[in-house]
Amino acid sequence: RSEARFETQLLEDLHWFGLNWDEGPDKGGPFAPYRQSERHEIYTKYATQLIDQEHAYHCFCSAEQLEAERQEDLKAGRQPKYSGRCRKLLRVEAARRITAGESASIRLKIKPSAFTWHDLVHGPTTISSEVIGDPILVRSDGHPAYNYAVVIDDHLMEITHVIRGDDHISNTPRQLALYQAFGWEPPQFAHLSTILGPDRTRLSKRHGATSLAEFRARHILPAALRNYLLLLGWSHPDGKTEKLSQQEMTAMFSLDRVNKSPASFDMAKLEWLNWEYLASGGLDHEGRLNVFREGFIAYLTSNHYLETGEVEKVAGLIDAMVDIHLDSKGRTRDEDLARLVFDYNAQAVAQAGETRDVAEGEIPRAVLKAFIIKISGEDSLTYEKFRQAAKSVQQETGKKGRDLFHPLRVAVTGAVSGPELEKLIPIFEEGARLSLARPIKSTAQRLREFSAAAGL
RNA sequence: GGCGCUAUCGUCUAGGGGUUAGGACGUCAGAUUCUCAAUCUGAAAACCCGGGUUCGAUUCCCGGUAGCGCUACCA
Repeated sequence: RSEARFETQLLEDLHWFGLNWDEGPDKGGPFAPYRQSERHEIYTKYATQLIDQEHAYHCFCSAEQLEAERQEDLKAGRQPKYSGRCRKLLRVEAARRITAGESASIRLKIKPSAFTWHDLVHGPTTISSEVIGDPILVRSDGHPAYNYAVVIDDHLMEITHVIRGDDHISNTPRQLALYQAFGWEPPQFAHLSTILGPDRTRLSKRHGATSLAEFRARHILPAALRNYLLLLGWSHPDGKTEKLSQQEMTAMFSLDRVNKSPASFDMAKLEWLNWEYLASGGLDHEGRLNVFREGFIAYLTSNHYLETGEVEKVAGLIDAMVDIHLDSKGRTRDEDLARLVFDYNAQAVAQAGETRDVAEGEIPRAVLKAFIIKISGEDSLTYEKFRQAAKSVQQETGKKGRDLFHPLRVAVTGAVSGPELEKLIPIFEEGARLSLARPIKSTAQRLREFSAAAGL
């Protein structure tokens, strides 16, 4: 790639993903240089050789001319391909025009024949030369074309297997033709099916996560992503195993179990796998917290729940909240968690449709009244004490289970559902003890406010 | 338009001339829980269509259809 920062990013993403290489632009190696831009002379040298051997020739056709011919072919219902006009040019004539300052591209002569190779996933594959025009090897600006550069590089770097997307199937004959022209042994080819989006069109930016950096930002673990991608087109010989360790993957994988049909990307399954890895992928509790902590802190500060300076102070609280997120396998979202802890509005709770009946219903009111008396003196509540108070309210009122806890949940959290109160109450209590720019209300405080709002 | 690739539950897939067509995600139901999740148990859910070959095709062959790709002085 042209810009250094793109290269750095690319390399870094690949490393994050867990892909390692023995040689490359960042490590050097026996076949350096590894950047296309630094291999110019090599490409030029081989192109000259090809011209000398009359396998290639200079082409002076203009882009407009080419485009016009293409349109003509299209209109006539023919496969559009280069006519081969400049093939007939005498070499001396071509040389004269170049010295005269005309720019020319270099094209390979395609001989009429069929190109056949044994594709490692598709099996025997044949493409007739009739559908391919003489491909450009070197563009008129001197840059090598993809189909040319890869052949030179792959051969010189002693590549044995070319494993790539099946959108390259139609490039393969052009490359094979080049190997033939050079008299080089071609590598083995394996063409993998395309990954499609959920709508079965080719995966692209608008489908969301398509770059490694994006998966990383979404907290996808590299190991989970590797495993998921492996499953897109390959299956374990037993037909059942889906979770594989790195060692199993490398040991079990073989190209002959790769299937040919295009697969559509299923984020839900990736997420499931990711949680499997999060739960049992060798990460300890601290490691799991680490995956989400940073993102959660960023959410809290950017939405002004916390000031940047306060983060240190509330570290324990944050971990407790991230823990809830973890416990529910991510179903408790950042925004819900933040709202639950930081935004409590008794007035709204007493009036909102879903929660109003708690403020108005006879049974909930009785339960809450009794409960508030029990804990009103408690400055620092523990879940234990909360539980005890609930128990004695149960004895007094005879209400239990849902009748007892639903009003408490609503009055305390302001929501009809959410994480266990056992997890939430310690957060409220600890939060209330800290003095924050945006204070967290204690359980007792919440109940007092609710009591006032509901006129208990 | 031409050429090519592909076709099993909604999705990823296993399988293969005779099977109750297997697994996983998701979905739904039940259990559990103060609730929602999580968890556990269970259920529904598929061989693209037409012809041929065959005693028998979802499986093999041909055709169609659909999806995707290529059709560049992009990679």
